[in-house]
Amino acid sequence: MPGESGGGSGGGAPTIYDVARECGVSASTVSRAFARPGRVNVETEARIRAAAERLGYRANPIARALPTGKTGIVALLVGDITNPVNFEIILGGEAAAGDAGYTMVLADAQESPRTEREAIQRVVPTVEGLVLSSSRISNSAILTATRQRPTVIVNRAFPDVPCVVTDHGYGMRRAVEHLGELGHSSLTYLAGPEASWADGMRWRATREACQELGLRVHRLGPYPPTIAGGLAAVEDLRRAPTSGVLAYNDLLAMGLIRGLSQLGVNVPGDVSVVGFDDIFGADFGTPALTTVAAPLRALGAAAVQHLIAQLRGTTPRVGGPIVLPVQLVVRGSTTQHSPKWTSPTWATTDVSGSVDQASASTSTGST
Amino acid sequence: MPGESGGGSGGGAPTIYDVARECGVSASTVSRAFARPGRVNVETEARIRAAAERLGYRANPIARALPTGKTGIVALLVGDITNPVNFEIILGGEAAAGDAGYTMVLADAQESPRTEREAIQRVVPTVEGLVLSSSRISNSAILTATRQRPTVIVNRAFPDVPCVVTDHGYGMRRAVEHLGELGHSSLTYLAGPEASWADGMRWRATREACQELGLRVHRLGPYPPTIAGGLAAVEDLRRAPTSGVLAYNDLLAMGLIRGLSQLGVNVPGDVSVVGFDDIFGADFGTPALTTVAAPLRALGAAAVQHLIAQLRGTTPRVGGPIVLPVQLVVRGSTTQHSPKWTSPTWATTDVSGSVDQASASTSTGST
DNA sequence: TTGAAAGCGCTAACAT
DNA sequence: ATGTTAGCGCTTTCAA
Repeated sequence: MPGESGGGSGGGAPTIYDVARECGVSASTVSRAFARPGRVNVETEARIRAAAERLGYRANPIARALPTGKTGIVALLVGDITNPVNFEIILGGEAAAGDAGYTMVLADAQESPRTEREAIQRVVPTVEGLVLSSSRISNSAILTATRQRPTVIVNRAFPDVPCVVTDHGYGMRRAVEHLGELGHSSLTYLAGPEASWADGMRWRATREACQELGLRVHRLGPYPPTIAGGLAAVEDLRRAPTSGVLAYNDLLAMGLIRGLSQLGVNVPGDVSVVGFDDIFGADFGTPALTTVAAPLRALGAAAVQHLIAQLRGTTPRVGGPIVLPVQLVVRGSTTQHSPKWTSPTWATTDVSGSVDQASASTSTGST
Repeated sequence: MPGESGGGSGGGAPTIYDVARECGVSASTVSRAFARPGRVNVETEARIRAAAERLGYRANPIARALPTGKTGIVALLVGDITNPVNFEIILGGEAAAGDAGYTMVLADAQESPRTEREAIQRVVPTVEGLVLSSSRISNSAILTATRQRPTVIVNRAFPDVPCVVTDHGYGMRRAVEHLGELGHSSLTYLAGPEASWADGMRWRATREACQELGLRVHRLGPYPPTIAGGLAAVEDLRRAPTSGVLAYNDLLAMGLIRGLSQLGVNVPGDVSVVGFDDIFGADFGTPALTTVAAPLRALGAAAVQHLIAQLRGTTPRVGGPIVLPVQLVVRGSTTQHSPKWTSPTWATTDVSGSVDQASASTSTGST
C-alpha cells in the first residue's frame, strides 16, 4: 500500500468493521443499518449510529459501488463547454445532482464527435447515468451510450430515450409574432449549424409561423453559432436585406448587431434583431437584445432529475420529449418598422429585396 | 462489441478473468499487462492485448480504485458556480483534467461556507485531490480538507498549500497607471466582499500604486460583486465623485456603468471606469469595458495540472503562490480626463471632492 | 433480527 | 516472467 501516512482512505478512515467492533455487532449488521435502515432492530441501529458518529465513520462510496454498481455519480456531457448556453445547463444540472445527493462529473466534447465518444467511454464505467447536452454525435453513437447506461438527452429528440427540450416552436412563433406586430413583413432567419437539431426546429417553426401570419421569410447561413458567425452574416444580409432578423441564437444576433453597428446601420432603427436563449450577457449590449429566453437551467435540472429518478426505479418517460416553456423577452433590439424602409441605404446594390419566400424556403444556405 | 449483453458492470462487462482465460495466462499477469506494461513479456503482453481487444475489455476504474485509492477523479469546488469568473476557471480545469486522463467532478458551494464544507465531505471519499476556487470557508476548514486529500487553492493564499493566484498587484498597478496617464488624479476603488482575499489584494495594490504615482484614492463599499452591487454603488459615488473609478471586478464595474448611464452620466466622458477579470461579456456593453484580464482559464488549468502532478508524485510547490500574469485590456470605458471636471453636475451636493487619501486609507466602507 | 461467508474486479505481496 | 493468494470495504445470499 503506497503512502500509508498521507490521509487517503487506505490509511485511517474507519470502516464498518471498526464500527462493528465499537458496538459489538457484526459487520453485516452495520452494513444493513446504513444500506437499509428498518431492516435492523431500532435499538441496535441507534447503537450503531452512535458508534459511527463517535468514530467519524463515513461509508466509502467506491467500496459500496463495487458490488452494487451504484457510484452516486452522474455525468453531464456538453458538446462545447465554452458555449454560454451550456454553462447555464451545467448550473442547473449541478444543482439538481447536488440536491439529490449525487455528484456530477462534467465532460466536454470540445465540439468534436470523436472527443465526445471518447469522453463517454471514459466516464461510463464510473457513472450511473448520462446526460447528453447539445450532443454532436451520431444517432448510432447515442444508441451505444444508451445501451450502456440510462441516458437523458437535452435539446435533441431521440426515439425511446427520455429527452428534455426547449419549446423551440412556441419560442420562434412568439418571436415572429413580435416582429409581425411591429410591422415587419419580410424577415430573415440566420441559421445555426446544420447538424444542430435545434436549428432545424427553429427554422421550421419560423417558416410555419411566417406562413400562418402572412409574413415573408428567407434563410441565410448556416453560420457558426458565435459572435464571429454573426459578424460573417452581415455581408449576406446586406445582399438580401430585411427589416426584421431572427437569429438562431443570441451570439449570432449579437455578432450581427455588432457588425451592423460598425457599418453605421442602426439597430433597431434600421434593423430589428431577435435572438434565442437569453444567455448571460444578452442584456449587456447596446441595444440590449430582444430574445426568446430558453429555460436553460431548468433544462439541465430537469434532465438530471429525470435521470436520477430513473436510477431510482422510475420508468423513464419516452413518449416524446419533455418540453420546457420559453418566454419572449423584449428589450432594445427590436422596434416598430419604419415605413420608409423599402430600399435601405446600407444594402449592397445588386439583389436587394429580390428574395421571396418560395425561393427562400428551399435555400440551403449561402456560405 | 460482440453481442455482449452490454448492460453494465453488473451484467456482462468482461473482466481480467475473461481475458486471462481467453489467452491462457493468469489474472495477475493480465493485471500487470495493464497496470505496468513492461514488467511482462512483450509477446505475452501482445497476446493479452489482443484478447482484451477481442473481448472489448475495459478496466473497471472503480474496482481498481478500491485497492489503490486511485479513482482518476479530481474535484473542483467553486464558491459560486453562477459567477462567470468561476465559469472560466471551470473550463480551464476541465480541459486540464481531460488532457491528463482524469475526470473532473464539479461541486458548488452556493456561496455558503456550510454548503462548501458539506460538498467537500461529499466528494472527498471519491476523489484523489481537490481544487478549491474562490473558497468561502474558514482557514481551519481548508486545513481539514488539505489533510484529507492533496489540495490546490485558487485565488487565495494559504501557508504550506500550493496556491495559484492572479497577479492582482500588477493588474491593479497597471489599471492605476492607465488612469493616471489619462490624467485622472483622484480615484475611487469600489470594494468587493470583505471576506474576499482577492479584494484585499486589489485594494492594497491600488493604494500602493496610487501612493507611488502621487494619485489620490478612496474606497467605497463593500458591495456584492454583482451588477446589482454596481448599481448600488452609484449613489455612494455621487456623494464623493471622482473622474476615475476602479472596480473590484467587472460585474461591479458594469453595474456602475449601467447605473451611471441611467442617471445620464456619460462613461467614459464624465467618468472612466475600469474593471477586473475580463469575464465573458465584458466587451458586449456600451462602452465596452476597460479591464484587467485575469488568466481565468489558465488559473483553472494550472491548478488542476499542479494537483495531478502532485498525485503523480511531484513534490508540491508551497513556497508562496504560483502567480499568473494579467493584462490590461483597454476598451471604451476609459478616456482622457476632462480638465473642466472639478465639480461634476451629477454629484450629490454635500461632500463632493472632500475625500482625501488619508481619510480614505482607513475607511472601512460605507455600506 | 442477526451472523458467517462469499464475492464485486482489481492489485500487490509472496512464491515459483 | 509468471502464478498464487490475500485482501481493498462493502453488500448479499444463506443459515441460525
